[in-house]
Amino acid sequence: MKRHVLIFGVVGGLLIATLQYTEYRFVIIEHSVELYSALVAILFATFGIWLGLRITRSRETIRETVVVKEVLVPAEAPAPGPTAPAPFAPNTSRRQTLGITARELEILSLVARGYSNREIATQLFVSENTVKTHCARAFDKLGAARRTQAVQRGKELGLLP
Amino acid sequence: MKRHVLIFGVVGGLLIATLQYTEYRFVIIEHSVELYSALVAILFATFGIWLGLRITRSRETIRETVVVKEVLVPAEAPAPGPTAPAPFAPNTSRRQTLGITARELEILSLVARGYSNREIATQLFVSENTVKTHCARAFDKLGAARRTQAVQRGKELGLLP
DNA sequence: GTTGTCGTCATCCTTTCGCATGATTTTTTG
DNA sequence: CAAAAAATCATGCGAAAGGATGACGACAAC
Repeated sequence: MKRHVLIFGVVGGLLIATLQYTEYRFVIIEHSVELYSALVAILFATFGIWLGLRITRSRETIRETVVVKEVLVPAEAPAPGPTAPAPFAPNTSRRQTLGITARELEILSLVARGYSNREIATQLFVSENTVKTHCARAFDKLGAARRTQAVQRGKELGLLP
Repeated sequence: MKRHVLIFGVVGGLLIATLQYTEYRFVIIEHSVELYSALVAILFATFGIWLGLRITRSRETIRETVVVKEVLVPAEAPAPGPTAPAPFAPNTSRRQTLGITARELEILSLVARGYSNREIATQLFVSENTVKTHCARAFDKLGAARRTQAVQRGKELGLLP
């Protein structure tokens, strides 16, 4: 990475030189303009690098803080819904709010277990197209574009274990 | 590396083209020197930021690994209750037993959140092909054929929240 | 009886995934 | 430093998934 900066500097210098050369071919402007432009370029390049470093550094700090926090706090679950912790029950109300049918949720749970559409079709004795249709509708109601996203949403909403 | 220089060359070419363009307008408009300088400044600042991001990118992964190592939380916990967000304790020992690298797990966690390969690539500033490669390796190590299956396995093994 | 919902199935088409393979570069480690 | 490991990128292909749309039968509700 040190080489990055080095090459950047060299190429930047060459670029500026070329810049000035072309500037010279267009003999219209005064000398101060070239110098001014080069200075501006260097200044902003330096500033850009500094800013880039600055940005990523703060991001690192944030990430680390988050991780540590997650480690130290064992149960910060918002726990939506007044439901018992042990089994898995509270799907129906939220499911119906979203208009997701029982069949769709059934397919969704199989999707969450990692089955392909074909496997699900075989397992439920229906055609693959039917599975696709159920999936599409469930995805639409969940606002998901992919099955992984649908699974994630389903878990967030307490529809899936 | 070669690519960096290439990109820089392209940017340089664009810069010079812009230079000539502004040069042309300079004959007509008096105040185009400022415009020209501003363009140079923006370009170099952008490049600098990009470079800064690229340089410090690797540090994040390292830091994450270190933090993860300090965690001592044991098992996976099938997560009782509705939305039971486990305190995210990435099991490093199990991860290393399977030979899954930190980067692969990072990609896997984004997969679990429902992102597409392209989205992941954009987020991590890498190409989609790279994401695919990481995915393929992680899937292989997890014995998964699909990404949903990989996510399921990852959660079972306590690698994912 | 008409209406509406649900489950089922299909076809066409596009996008995304997954897999294999090879290569280069960067980072870590001995 | 040299070797090993990890990360990166590319390409090509076949399979899977997803979107759009239309259709049909069962069944309950109005």
